[in-house]
Amino acid sequence: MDISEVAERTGLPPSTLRYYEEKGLIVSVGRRGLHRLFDGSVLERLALIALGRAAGFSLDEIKRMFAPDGRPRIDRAKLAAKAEEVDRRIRELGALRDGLRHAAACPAPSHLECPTFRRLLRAAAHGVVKAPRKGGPRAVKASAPR
Amino acid sequence: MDISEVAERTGLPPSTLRYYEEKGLIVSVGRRGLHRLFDGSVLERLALIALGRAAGFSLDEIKRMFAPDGRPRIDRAKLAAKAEEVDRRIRELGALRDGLRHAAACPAPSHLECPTFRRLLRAAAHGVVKAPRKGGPRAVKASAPR
DNA sequence: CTGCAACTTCAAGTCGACTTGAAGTCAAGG
DNA sequence: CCTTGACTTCAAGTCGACTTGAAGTTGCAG
Repeated sequence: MDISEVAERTGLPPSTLRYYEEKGLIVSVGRRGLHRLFDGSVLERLALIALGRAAGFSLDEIKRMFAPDGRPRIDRAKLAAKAEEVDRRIRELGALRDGLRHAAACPAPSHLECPTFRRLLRAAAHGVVKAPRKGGPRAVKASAPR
Repeated sequence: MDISEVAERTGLPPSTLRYYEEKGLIVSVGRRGLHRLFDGSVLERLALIALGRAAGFSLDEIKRMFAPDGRPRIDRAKLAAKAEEVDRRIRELGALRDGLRHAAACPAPSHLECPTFRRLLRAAAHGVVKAPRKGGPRAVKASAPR
């Protein structure tokens, strides 16, 4: 498989694949001339990477989840911890969604006069606005699948 | 109130407050010498901004939610749309959490041999569960809305 | 009146995950 | 053989929300 086939089958642009290789997240099995060659296993690897990203791991963290030989060494405790983290996030977002819905439907003339909105406001003001960089789900620019 | 008092009462560093003023998100009521002076209303304004950030709006979007006179003009349709967006994300994260939990508890010798994990992997590969977007919703203290 | 912590401005730097552009190489179809 | 378009490398740019640093000013305790 050349890079464009991998790109096509994963929806990732070639630039991302080169970037991932440069970072050591994937490996090419060789070259045909200058052109990289990949084998099928890279697809599974990329699926694992996609999963890690979805779970909120950084590329560096994901990299550490692969043994030097390329086999995934996924720590069950780490998965459980991430599941808990995701669960906490779900509950936060649930509160946020409910607040937004109420505010959207609220009949008060101004949101500032709506008690529910004011409560939401207070929660936000005191809410933990932690840097997304730290422990939380990572931000990623959503690139359109091709 | 000088900038450090606002900083103290909101938990935001002075640099952020200056940045917000520069962006036109907040206004100072005057100066004492060079030093900015704020009045109490800035606290409510900053709470609104915090809420907007928590809901996943960008600073530019938030800015547009204030009328030139400073009063919030919150678009109910926009709130409802954001609520839907948050809700969708919640459902994605729910699937992710369940998958992670299963994988953490799965007795298969390797995750790659676990059917549930493989299913999760496929979902991630096809973008069913996506990595959180840049500027996505931030954490807010969860509390039961009423 | 003096010292200095705390403020000020402005430019530039940071962070992660990529993308883009320039310039060069090359495999394969005609 | 020649063209061409897909590949290559490497450096630099992008995005958002700030932070940091340098250099200068100032309110106020002592």
